[in-house]
Amino acid sequence: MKIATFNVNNVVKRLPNLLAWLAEAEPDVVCLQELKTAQPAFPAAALAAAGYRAAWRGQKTWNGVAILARGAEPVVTRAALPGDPDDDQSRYLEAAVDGVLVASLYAPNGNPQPGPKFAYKLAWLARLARHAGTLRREGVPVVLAGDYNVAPTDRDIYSTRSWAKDALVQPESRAAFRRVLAQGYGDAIRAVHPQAPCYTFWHYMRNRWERDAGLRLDHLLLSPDVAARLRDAGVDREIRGRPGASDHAPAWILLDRAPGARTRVKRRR
DNA sequence: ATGCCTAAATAGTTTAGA
Repeated sequence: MKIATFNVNNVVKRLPNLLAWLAEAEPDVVCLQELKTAQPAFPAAALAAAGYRAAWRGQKTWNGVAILARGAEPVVTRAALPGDPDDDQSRYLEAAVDGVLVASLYAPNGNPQPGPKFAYKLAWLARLARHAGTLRREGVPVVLAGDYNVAPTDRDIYSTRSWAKDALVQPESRAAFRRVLAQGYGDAIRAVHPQAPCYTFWHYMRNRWERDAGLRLDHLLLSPDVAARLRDAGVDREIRGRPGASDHAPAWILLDRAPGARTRVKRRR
C-alpha cells in the first residue's frame, strides 16, 4: 500500500502535472493540499477517469485539502480539525481507507512572525497534537500526512541563514511539531532516510530548485502499528523540475500488508 | 529591510505563499 502526500498548489491549474504523476507513481492513497479551489470546482471527474475516488474540502482562493483513493471510496471521518469551531479554513480532512485512518493536513504557514498568523499556526499545531493524541488512544492505525509548514531540524533546510526569521524554522514551530510526534508517531521519511536532506519544497524565487536550495516541509507521521509495516519511503523530487510544477514535490511511504489482513485469493477454474 | 517568483482577485496593485 503506497500512501503519498502532495501540496499541489492549485489542483485545477496543476491538474495535468497531478495526472501525469498519478499515472507514473501509482499511489493507492493521495493526500493533497493547497487545492486553492472552491468546493464545486474540484476536478473529481478527471480524477475518477484516472481511477481515483476522492473526498475533498475546498475553499475559494486559499487552502483546501483532499484524499484520493485508487479504486476505493475514502470514508470521511472528520472534515475539520477539532478544537476551534470558529476556524473555517479548509486545512484538515480525515478518512478511512483500506483499514488505515489517513489525515490530509495543511498547517498554516505562520509568516510574518511574530504576529497573529504565527499565533494561529502554533495554536493550529497544538490542536493537531491534541487530536493526534486522541487518535492514538482510539488505537486505530493512523497516517498524518501533509504540509506541516515546519522544517523540523537544520538538516531539513539547505541553509539556516536566509530563513532564520521565517516561521518555518522557529524554535516554537519545531517544538509544536515535536509535540505531535510526542503523541506516539514516527516521521516516516526520517525513519528510512536518517541522513539525506529529502527536501519537499523549493521556492519559485532565486533559482532555488536549480540550486537544490530546498526545505523538508511535507511529512508522513505514522502510528506505531503503521510504522511497523513501513517498507520504504521517499520523495519524488523530479516532479518539482517539470514545466508548470507546484513548488512542492510528492512524498510517499510504502507499507507492507497489515498482519492478519485478508489476502485476496483468485479462484482457479 | 526588501527583493527575489507565482498566482488570484470587490484586480490594474494588493495579498498570500513559504
